[in-house]
Amino acid sequence: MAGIKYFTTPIYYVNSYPHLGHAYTTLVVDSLARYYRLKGYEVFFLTGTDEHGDKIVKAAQKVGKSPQEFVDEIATIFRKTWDSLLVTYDNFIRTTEERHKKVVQYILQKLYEKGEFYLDEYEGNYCFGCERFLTSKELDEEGKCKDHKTPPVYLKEKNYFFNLEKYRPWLKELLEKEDLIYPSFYKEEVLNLLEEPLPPLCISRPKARLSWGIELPFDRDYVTYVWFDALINYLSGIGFPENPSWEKLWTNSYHFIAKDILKPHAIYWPIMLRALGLPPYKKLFVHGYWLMHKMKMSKSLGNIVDPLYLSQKYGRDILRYYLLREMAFGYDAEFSLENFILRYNADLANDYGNLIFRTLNLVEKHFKGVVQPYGELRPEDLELRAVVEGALKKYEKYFEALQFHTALEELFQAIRYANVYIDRTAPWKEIKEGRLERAGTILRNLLSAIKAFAIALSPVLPDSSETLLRNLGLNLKDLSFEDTTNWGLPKEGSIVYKGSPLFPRIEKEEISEMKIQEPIKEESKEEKEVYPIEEFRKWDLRIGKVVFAEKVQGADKLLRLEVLCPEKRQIVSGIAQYYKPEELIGKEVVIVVNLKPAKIRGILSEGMLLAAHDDKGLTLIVPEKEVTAGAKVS
RNA sequence: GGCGACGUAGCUCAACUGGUUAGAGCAUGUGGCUCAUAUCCACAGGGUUGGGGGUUCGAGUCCCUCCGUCGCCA
Repeated sequence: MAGIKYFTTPIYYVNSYPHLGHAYTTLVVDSLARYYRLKGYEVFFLTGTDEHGDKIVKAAQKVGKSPQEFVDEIATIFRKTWDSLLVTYDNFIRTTEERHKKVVQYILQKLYEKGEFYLDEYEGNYCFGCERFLTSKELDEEGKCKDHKTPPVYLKEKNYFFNLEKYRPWLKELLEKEDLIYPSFYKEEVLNLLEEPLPPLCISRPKARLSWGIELPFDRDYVTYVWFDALINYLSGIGFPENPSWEKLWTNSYHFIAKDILKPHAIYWPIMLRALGLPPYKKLFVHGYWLMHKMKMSKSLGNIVDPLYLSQKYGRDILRYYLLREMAFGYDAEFSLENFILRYNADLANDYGNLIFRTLNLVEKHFKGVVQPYGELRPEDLELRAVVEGALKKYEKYFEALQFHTALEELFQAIRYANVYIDRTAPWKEIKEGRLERAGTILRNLLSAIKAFAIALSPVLPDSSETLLRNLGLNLKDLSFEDTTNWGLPKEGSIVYKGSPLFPRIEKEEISEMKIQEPIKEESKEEKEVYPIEEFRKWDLRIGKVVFAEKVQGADKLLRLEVLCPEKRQIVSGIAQYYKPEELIGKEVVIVVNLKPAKIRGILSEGMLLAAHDDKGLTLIVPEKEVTAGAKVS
């Protein structure tokens, strides 16, 4: 056994569907997991979903589902997305599972007994979007939450707090002396935060306000804060504390996150572990964002940047390759569909795919697919091997340093060199001139180089590598990274198949179609949001009979109406330019009755008339036949 | 306002602790090959490394300053 690697993605919050950012983290981890398995490591790969909190309850309500129904549904979507992207997670943990809740409660109880928590009354501005109290600095000029643009609610309540400040000196020292966080500029960011005292972390929420969470074992009136719950998945997912194997995994733990959740992972989590008496994780790897300048994320474009859409349209490996090749781990990167296609065509279709196809084609056509024996090896043959082996060394070095884009580039240099080799040795020419042994040697050498590429790239291109190796008469399952440099494979006398092109080119017409689509869609960026019918049902619309109407003094647009629906209401409406008061009396109109009453020109308006307007003017919406005043409109 | 990152060819990025004429890939142009997915190979053009100043025998790399983009904190 070469060693143990325990890799985690964050558990994804199920208030939204999987997007490119989720896919990137997950695919990076999957590629690493596959890579280390190939190298003979014992790998444990954990992913999952974070399912508690107020936002989930709200999102579920919005679509008229119970929280449990809702989270079941989205968790399934996440799992299916990863399955279809060939993600080889070893365990999928959900925070609503019993096995997770038990561990959270165990940890809460333990920390409580150690006296880490204290009860305190707190009052302040609570933002439901953030699910926490905000400081005055976190509010904008209008007193709204800067993130959510909504006014906070003033709350006063008792809660349990965790004194983080106590651990600040320890954490600072730890981060300074150990390279826990990579890339290091994120470490600097955290150290910067640790210059200031840490406010206590509120770890509870009163059930009276929020019940969708894990109950505190020492106080049944509370549930725990989602972050406190969520971070623990990294332990509950490996069977802590009951399954003894948790410890060997934990001491080899590598967390992967996007930069937005740096703080909980770099501050709360190590402190929680310390308080528990556990060592910190081994490393925290932080990556940047995928930006979409040319196509902002919008619902209409959602399908294009939807990881599933991309993989289904172009192949399961393509997205993996693109994401790893294009982003320098740690930094932000630009995603564009055009670039995606260019990258695919240049690297996978033209260089790699074509190399494979032209080689296999020659073997199939002239040697009936039979792998030939090596004849005498010439300097150029050995040169190819040297180039491939050199590239593999660099590939390993960069891959293990998470520099995937450089690693892939290094390997592709060897792939390009193989194209140079086939051109220079021109096996088709040797065949024509009857030197079959020489041609056989060249092709065998090439087949072996291709096998090396297929194995080395299998963590990134699992699907096509498997197919390719099968066509070479091999099986990925029986191979390890060391076989990349076994020039005896594929074996003499075995049969290879060219099959159909592994990476068919995406034609130019298709690319220009996309280019046309992008700007058009961009212009319609004011995408109308869609809502479920429950949202509409919130509005109480009624038929109202106008019994009185008069102009509002001093306002040339306003009329004051009295309407029966069936009780009498006063409504101020801006329709004076289109209707005379006397025209309106006796008319039946549509009224929104549960609108918050407002004073207009000092007159109370208890509702609103519905009207249609275009550039010609305005017309009231009226029932086609006479109906009872107060009849519901739906 | 404080801390930090970034700014290198049209695009995406390299260049270890400062060391010879700043490199790749894509895109562009020209030529070649024909086994191949109109693919591949060769060659070429293209950069006062954001501006300015400084240290040094020598700076993309270090220092100062200004400009621009972004992040975290306030």
